[in-house]
Amino acid sequence: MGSSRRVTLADVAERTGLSKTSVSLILNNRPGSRLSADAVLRVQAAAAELGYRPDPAAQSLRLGKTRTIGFLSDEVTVTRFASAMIRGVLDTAEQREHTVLIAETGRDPQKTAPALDAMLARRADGIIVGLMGAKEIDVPAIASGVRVVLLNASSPTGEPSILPDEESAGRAIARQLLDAGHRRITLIGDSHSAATDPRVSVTVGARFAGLDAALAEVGINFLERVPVEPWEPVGGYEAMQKMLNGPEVPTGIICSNDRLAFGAYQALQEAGWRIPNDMSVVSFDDDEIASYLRPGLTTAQIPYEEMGRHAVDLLLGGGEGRHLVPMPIIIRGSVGAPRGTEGFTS
Amino acid sequence: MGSSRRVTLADVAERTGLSKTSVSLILNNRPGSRLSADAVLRVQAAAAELGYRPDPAAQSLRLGKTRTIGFLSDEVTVTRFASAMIRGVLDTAEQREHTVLIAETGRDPQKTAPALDAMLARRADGIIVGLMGAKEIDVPAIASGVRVVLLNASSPTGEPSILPDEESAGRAIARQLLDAGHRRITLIGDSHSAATDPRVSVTVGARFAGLDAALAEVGINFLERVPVEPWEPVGGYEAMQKMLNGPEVPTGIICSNDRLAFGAYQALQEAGWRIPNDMSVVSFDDDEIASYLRPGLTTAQIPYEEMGRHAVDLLLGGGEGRHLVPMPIIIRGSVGAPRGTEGFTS
DNA sequence: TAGGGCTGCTAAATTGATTTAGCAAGAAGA
DNA sequence: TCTTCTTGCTAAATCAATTTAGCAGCCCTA
Repeated sequence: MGSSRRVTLADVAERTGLSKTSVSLILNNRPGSRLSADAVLRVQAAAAELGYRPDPAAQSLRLGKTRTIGFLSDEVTVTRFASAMIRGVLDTAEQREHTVLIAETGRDPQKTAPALDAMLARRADGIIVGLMGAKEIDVPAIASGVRVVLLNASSPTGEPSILPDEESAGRAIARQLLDAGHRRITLIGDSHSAATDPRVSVTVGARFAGLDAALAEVGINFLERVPVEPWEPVGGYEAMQKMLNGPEVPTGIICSNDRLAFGAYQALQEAGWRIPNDMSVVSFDDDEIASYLRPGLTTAQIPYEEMGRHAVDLLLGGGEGRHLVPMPIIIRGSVGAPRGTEGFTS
Repeated sequence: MGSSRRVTLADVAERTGLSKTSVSLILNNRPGSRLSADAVLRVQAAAAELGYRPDPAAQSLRLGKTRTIGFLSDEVTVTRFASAMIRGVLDTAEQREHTVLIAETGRDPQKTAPALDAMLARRADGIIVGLMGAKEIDVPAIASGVRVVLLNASSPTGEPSILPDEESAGRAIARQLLDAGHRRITLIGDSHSAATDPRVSVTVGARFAGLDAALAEVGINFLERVPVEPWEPVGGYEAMQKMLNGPEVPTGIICSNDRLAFGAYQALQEAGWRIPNDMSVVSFDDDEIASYLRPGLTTAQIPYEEMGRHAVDLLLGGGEGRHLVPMPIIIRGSVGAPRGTEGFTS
């Protein structure tokens, strides 16, 4: 008993009276190697009995493949946000019998190169670069020789990438309000830089474009577009508060993310407004808090887990270009008919 | 140009005109190997110039060490909760030049054994088993031969473990209210099973014991202990609502976690109570939402990142027994003087 | 001037799996 | 009867590192 030495191919060979070659051939069932049915059975039995598992180090050395993929992120691991991205990556990698090395650069882009370097030193077969917020980034040139896939990111050098389909989501979210009869709609969380500079965001532009397109289809524009920076609860709170005291009070608002919506809820509740009776709210992200709010927040989910899965498939399976992953609309209780039109039907 | 072959020890040897042996000796600067100063310099220069990096697969094979640690968790990766735990693990592992393999079992304890097995198959040098909520678990016997450290968990078999110091935190949190003058205090989120059954929680008992001890020091007991199951916002909301309409309304409440406190906030705000003027609230966890609430929630932080760091140090550095990590008290704006005693000083 | 010790370096074994090249024995064909 | 296939199997090379054992040369000494 106790922990004896690892079981090696040689042990299985000895136990069966065959050579290492034969055992290897059988366990990997190479076509063309004509071993007797009897030998096959004996080897399989012995391997199972001894609990033989090939040493991955030895395999890597011989085959030049590590069956390892590197996942490099800015701060995905840390945030409540996108740990789902990791889950997707991990899960799919496991299905494809790969191991995932995880490293983080934090907010500092300077750390990207050394982190990539470390993964290269570990001989990763491929690398996924994932970001918390979809941005355009530069992939350091050291990464030549390995395949790189961008997750929630894009690059001027055109590496294959996975992004959420924000334009469709924008349309769908706007339609939540429009279909309920709203025509006086305000956007909380406008951002010129995010909408136009891919270095700030590659997706927000599409998100806004989708919203605008849906409004245009029914011939309206936003009542107002309130810029907020950054998209945190306190900003949503202040924007909402000001709006309620302003001249143009909408019947529905679209928040650029759930944290802004969270702040807007606080301001509405303090002012005694009821959601969705007095005001409808929709949003983007499907952050954890969206389900805690009362009433629950209707929002367009960023499908982090799905995106993570796709990234692994793209990395290992091959393929180029941008891949858009659909964003599900999570319908909760924050949308109602506009005030004063209780009997409205679309 | 392009990706030429990997640089190996043999390349460095050839470039310097020395043998692989000498190069290896120099790069690992073995004591006792008396290579000339000139040779040392040449080798170092050549290695740097060629960008030589030892192949980890070859090293693992030869040395029998993979410099890899496995991190197996129930659902840490996924939750907003404890991804900080991973960050701590990752960061410390990197400092110690180790790679981390991450795997998840989900809620299903049946998956633990196969997941451990997969890590063993990859020849991890050691394994950390981390849980989202601190519980007692069984470590499958397969894990013999590798060192296992429990993170936010303990086991009947006495593996070394890292846990938060909940008793001290319980005392400190209670004192937040006591020192502000509160004597009518209610607990939201009592749980008999969590307090007494280590399979449900190993820490909640200590947390409650700390609270009780602090109250006892000033000669009081809880006004009421409201059981809630599970500890989610809706439970806190309902408990608070009922309490406000009940006979025994406290001046301060202690919630067993931040999500309960979140629900309690919602009920208080709906009822028109002001925090901290009309009611003080303290809690445990320091979930992300604790900082979003208005006013910010005073809470005892579970130091996930610190715990992750300690786990790696414990795994790699050796040591036995339970290690308690202090829980910082995060003071925000949810505690004030009890209603009607504005001038009170302790 | 042979023996001992030191200095500077290296050949070869080792780690575990895969793979190439090919051996021996029997069957089939000429 | 000899050649040519097939069948069933294996020896040895290979991957890139580390490490053991030890080889020359030179100096010093008795």
